[in-house]
Amino acid sequence: MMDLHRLRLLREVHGRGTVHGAARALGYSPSAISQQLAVLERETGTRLLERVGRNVRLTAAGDVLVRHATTLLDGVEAAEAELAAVAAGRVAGVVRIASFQSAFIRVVAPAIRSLAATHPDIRVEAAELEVEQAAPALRLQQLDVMVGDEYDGQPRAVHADLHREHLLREQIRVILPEDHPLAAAERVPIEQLAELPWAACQPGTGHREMHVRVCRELGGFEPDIRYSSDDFLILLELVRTTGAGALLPDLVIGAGAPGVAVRLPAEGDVGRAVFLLTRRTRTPAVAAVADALAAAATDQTRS
Amino acid sequence: MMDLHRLRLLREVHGRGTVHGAARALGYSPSAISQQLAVLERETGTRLLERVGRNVRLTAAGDVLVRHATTLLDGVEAAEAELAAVAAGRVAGVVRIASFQSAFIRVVAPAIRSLAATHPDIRVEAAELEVEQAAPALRLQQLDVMVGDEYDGQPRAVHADLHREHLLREQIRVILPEDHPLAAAERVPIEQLAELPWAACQPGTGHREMHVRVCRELGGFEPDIRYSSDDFLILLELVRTTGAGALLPDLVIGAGAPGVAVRLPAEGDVGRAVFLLTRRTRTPAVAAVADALAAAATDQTRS
DNA sequence: AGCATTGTGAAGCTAAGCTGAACGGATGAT
DNA sequence: ATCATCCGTTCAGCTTAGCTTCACAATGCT
Repeated sequence: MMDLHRLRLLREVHGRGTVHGAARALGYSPSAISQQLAVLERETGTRLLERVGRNVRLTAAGDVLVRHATTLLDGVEAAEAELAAVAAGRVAGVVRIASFQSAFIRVVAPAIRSLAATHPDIRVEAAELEVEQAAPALRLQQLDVMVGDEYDGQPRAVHADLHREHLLREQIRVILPEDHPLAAAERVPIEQLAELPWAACQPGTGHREMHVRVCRELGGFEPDIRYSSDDFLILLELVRTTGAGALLPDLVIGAGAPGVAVRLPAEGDVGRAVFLLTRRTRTPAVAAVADALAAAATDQTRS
Repeated sequence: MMDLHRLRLLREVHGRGTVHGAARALGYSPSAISQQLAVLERETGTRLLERVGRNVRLTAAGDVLVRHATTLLDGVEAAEAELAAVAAGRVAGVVRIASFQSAFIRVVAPAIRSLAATHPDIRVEAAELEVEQAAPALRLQQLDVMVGDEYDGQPRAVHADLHREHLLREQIRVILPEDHPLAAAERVPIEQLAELPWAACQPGTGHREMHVRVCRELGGFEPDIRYSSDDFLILLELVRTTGAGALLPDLVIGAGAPGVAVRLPAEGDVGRAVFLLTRRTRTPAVAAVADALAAAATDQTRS
């Protein structure tokens, strides 16, 4: 197995351009460097350096090795940093979160904010990603936490090897233009919205299926879905400007949506569950992030 | 700096559960393991093991270190593998590509296929990603190659530190329902399509801007964009089923699109350039991937 | 209680890895 | 052209990291 120390020497020689420079920088004699690199070449069975004039230059193979060396040495540094933090009684590490849009804004972002205060040594990386793509990424360690959604009556695939935790449940609301006749009502009977054009997500998404199902079951009509986008904020904007209606979960609305009427359906109880997925063995950092997400979720349901 | 060898011992002790087991597995005496781990604890100033009964167990800090150790040791293995391949005269390494949808299907996928034959030691990872997000990812080494698009008259941001290479230029075509009166014509005058409903990408995208501009400049009308999706294949489907029109680049059509008419606009010359971005210093593997992409692109323009 | 087994420490030995001096090759000034 | 100089490499010699062997305390099984 290659020795990191030798790789460090190689990288230094690459960086300084000369063996003498590397020796001076690292506090060794040039001879030591030269000998160690000779050993490295013997071990790998590859020429890593070639003399050019009275200096040395890396070969293609040496270049490859230096590139790996830097990532490895960076990794060691990260390990030392995290270890030091953990030893000092703090929780540290890198945690990668994936989430769908509305939870990203209402749950993940607040959680990141609070984590910055409570766990400054946790580095959170977050990205928007679909639930279906998340399970393999979790298993491959490319991802640590997934925040997913599940509409009532449309259960997601079960992953026995992953840990699932309920975050919150939210109601689906009817979003109407402010000037719609039913906008004044406390609760809106779905069956009276048969003539309304709708904005919903693309076909094949959970939201689209939910939308169609609600209109059929509670309204007894086939919805005229005229505008489609997977971006909930665009859907909201479409209601405001085009006069279409939409069925959106609480999280999308957040504190309130100006220019539209947000109402509960008169009958039925349609909702969406938001949950998180992690691997079964959680590092302390992942556990802390999961806790922060749970706290942010309950905060969200209170307000 | 921590020594990888000691980390390997720690990982082995973690895996086997006992010092004796690790010693047997690695061909050392138990005493050697014990001493090395004692050194590791002294170096890091942290207790990594604690005795439980007559065995040892990792502390929380030890756990952290083992997790890093495995990634580091895997990294060393990857380095050795790539070095061996390079030393044998082959080009190797991991190359991450990002691309927008149509180039993904028509250019990236064929390139991956040909690379599998010509450079079996290059591991290609590919993802769909927007051009705007790609430049920072390239700089952070999270990405190696970006395939982007640029509509005529809408130049992308210039990145002086990144290398840009032209791949191909394609024409924008008018896509009409088969039963449209103008579907029979060789070339379609845009100004006669003022009454047609359109399908185009979401507002704010390059395609949407191109669409509006073409309708204004060549047609003299404001398009009635009734359907919007950023997925070109959905746009194509919308033309087939809803009777709307669309303006789509060649790559989307590919070999041909059944059920719709593909025509050139009668006047004007509207196109889209497809290019790739890499960092200025290319590894041999990245260069090989870039070449394969260029070859796939010219293949695509021929057919 | 007796015994096997585990982890740890002390003594001693081998070899890895350092220094310093000597050497061959390339460069640039005279 | 010649010589001083600088570079990388090699060799001899020394220090010490790291291994083994042996001894010992602690634990759990019978």
